[in-house]
Amino acid sequence: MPELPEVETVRRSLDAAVVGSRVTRVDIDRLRSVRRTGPDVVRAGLVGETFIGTRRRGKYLFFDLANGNSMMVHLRMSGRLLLAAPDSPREAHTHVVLRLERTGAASSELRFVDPRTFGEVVVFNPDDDLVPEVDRLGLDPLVDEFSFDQFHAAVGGRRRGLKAVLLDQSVIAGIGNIYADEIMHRARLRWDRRVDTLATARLKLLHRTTVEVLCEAVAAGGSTLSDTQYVDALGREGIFQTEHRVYAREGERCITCGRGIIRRVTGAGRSTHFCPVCQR
DNA sequence: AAACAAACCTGTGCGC
DNA sequence: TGCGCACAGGTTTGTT
Repeated sequence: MPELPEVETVRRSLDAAVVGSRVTRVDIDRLRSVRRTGPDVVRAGLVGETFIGTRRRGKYLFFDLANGNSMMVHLRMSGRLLLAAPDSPREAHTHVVLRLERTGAASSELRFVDPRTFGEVVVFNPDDDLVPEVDRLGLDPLVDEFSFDQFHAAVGGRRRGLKAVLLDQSVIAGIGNIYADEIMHRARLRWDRRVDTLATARLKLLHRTTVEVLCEAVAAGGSTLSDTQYVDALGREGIFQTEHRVYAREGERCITCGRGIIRRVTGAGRSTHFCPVCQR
């Protein structure tokens, strides 16, 4: 489900309710969702503590606590974070629930819902090495300085296909299957184009396009596909799917060139959508 | 170094 | 209506 724009939209939609709130209770109904530390560490690390901020890096969400520890949430394929009233019914696959209290406001719940259970919740001390994968993340296009020079240093000259590079979280953090396809289409580059064959002008276009697509998607609240799996913490759907030019448009005529028919190919277990006319 | 497959799970949509 | 299969936004691990 969620790539950088969706994760960022979730973060923004829950920040105000979470920051300044104290956790008074934690319900854990699925051990797999807290598999990294087990339920006791999560409960003990959260109950009584107050959130002071939220952060995102790539597809990883962080909730910083006043005591210096943090909670990390990764939504993986099907995870959702929802804010809800404590007395509202919990939907299916609700695995972790944090009761939040703050002075002068009604209590609320932050709920981690995840049908496929690939996602996880971790509470950790920054001095520990509990989330080492975060240190291996590459540039975040919104969080880091993402100048062309930075981009060029990270991407340029790689002897790999373009899509593989865009999806590599250790190169650029946050791009997934949807936005990789949309970025490549807007940059008019094929998924299997070797990056080391791209001239500087093309790399500059790719750099600009990457920022544009991701920023527009964030502004649109992300992409909610036909299964409506993705919504933000307040249950709102995104609308960037209406701007998709290739993703889930196999067989349709290309909106950009008006000539190509969008194709879908499968490789390395993932599908890639592209226009055989505009993308070279 | 890079490409690929499989693994982790559940739900949905499709063809028959 | 039911069954079996393909497929799904991600990441890690192991194999060529």
